[in-house]
Amino acid sequence: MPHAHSSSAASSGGDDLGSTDEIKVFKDEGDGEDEKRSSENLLEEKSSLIDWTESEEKSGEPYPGKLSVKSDLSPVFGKFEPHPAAGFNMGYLVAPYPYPNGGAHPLPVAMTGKMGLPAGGSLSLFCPGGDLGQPPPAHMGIPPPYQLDSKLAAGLARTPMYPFPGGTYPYPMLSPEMSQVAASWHTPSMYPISSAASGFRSPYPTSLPISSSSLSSELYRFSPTLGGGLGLGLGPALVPPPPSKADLDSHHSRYARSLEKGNGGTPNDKPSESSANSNKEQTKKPHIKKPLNAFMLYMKEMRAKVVAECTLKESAAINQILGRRWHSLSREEQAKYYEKARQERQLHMQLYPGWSARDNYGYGSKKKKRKKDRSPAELGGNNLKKCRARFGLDQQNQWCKPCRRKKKCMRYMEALAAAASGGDNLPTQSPCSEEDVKLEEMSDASSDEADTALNSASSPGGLSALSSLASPASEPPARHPVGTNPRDVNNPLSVGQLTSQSWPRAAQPRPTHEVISVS
DNA sequence: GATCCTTTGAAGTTC
DNA sequence: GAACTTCAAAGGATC
Repeated sequence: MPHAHSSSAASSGGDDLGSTDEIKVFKDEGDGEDEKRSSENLLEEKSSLIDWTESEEKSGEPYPGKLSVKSDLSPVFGKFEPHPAAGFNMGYLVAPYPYPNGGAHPLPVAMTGKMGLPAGGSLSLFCPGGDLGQPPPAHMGIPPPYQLDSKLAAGLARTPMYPFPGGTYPYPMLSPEMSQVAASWHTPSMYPISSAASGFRSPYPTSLPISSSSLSSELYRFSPTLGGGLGLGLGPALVPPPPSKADLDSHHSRYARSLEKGNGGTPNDKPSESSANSNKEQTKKPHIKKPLNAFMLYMKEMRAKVVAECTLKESAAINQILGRRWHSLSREEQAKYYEKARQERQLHMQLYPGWSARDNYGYGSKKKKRKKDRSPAELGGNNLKKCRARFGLDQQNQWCKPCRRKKKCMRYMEALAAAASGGDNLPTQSPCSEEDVKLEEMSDASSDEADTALNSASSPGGLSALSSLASPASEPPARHPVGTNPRDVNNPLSVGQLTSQSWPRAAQPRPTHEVISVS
């Protein structure tokens, strides 16, 4: 718990408070003990805040043991500058990741055993990183805090935080001035909320006189102002590393391009009735992109690293690797990204109260038109039933993984594919490092145990962990991106060639040349 | 130039 | 409420 952390930091010299970031906070609070203590302390802290807020408003006294938040409101743009109120801020914002079972989950146990297995054979590695040697995730199967059942979450510190109904700010006890301060707590030092927007009632954030050179690249993510000169405000900047100029320019130009298509309207403009029918006009609408989810943030951060390690550039292959690595992250590490994503969403909501993901549906006209699944009625057959209907609720261990994960039913899709073409469905695997290969082997070998273990779980991390590794039997891709097509022996970027061990299916012919160097 | 590929997660729509 | 769809990032491949 941040505040607990800050307290201890303060008592131990407090140096690290100045460099407090979410990672630190989360990592420090990883154990259940801390979480328990944190929850208690948070409640305590919150009552203290209320007490202090009330008394401070009368007397002007600073919050005991803390720096005066009021007196240090200097806005900081473009960098993650530790705020004196960081501890307090984080105490409210960054509650420990409330894993109701303290992180213990049967799957990781099983997987741990697998992880201990020696890697089979030597590898020609193009990813020397070895950053996946850590223990398997203890969080798999545990949903992010905002997805927890309210009963489970009851009493946990995060519970009262959000959602903020109607976009109202969750500090009703604070004066308007303090609400503004509190807003800065939520978006550490990065997103000054204008007075007009302090209550998040303002339809658009106020334009701020900030030079682009001082802005984090992430500020451009939702920023029509900076991109298109529409004068509409700032976007989030939640991924700390300060951008290089090239990065900045890249983001700037990207959003500029996005908005150059615009017609000069406000980012909150909804497509009018008349324009809805015109793709051309629709693409001219200013495009406010969706806030990034946790995995997207992770990908954005880690992509360059994987690219460097693996000498792969093809995003589909990189994403497969990142997907596996994502599941190998510790819960604290994932929690960091969930928290960032939550902040992104929150800020996005603040900046564009009227925006809805629906607004972006169909953006870019006819793109993303995918093959429609043929209806079961079209193909018929009992084997086309989805697992739920096929096996019933009491036999969930028979369900395919996607069904347990509430995605498309794999068996259903397999049946569809078989009915449609009868072709085999090879997965597109592209392990990169030895650890990636291990992860793959682990997931394969432990799938049965994991399946059982996962029956009682329902988290984006847990179920998807294996389902994402499973063969994408649904709809064999019509083509394989470079580096991912296991059949493409001529593909220099095929990971099958890059890592001879990574050839996952014995039935498939292996490339005649085992390893080639790609540089 | 538009779309696909590939991943996870959020949020939308459909039934 | 379950199931399904779309979009967010990325950049090479493909049409």
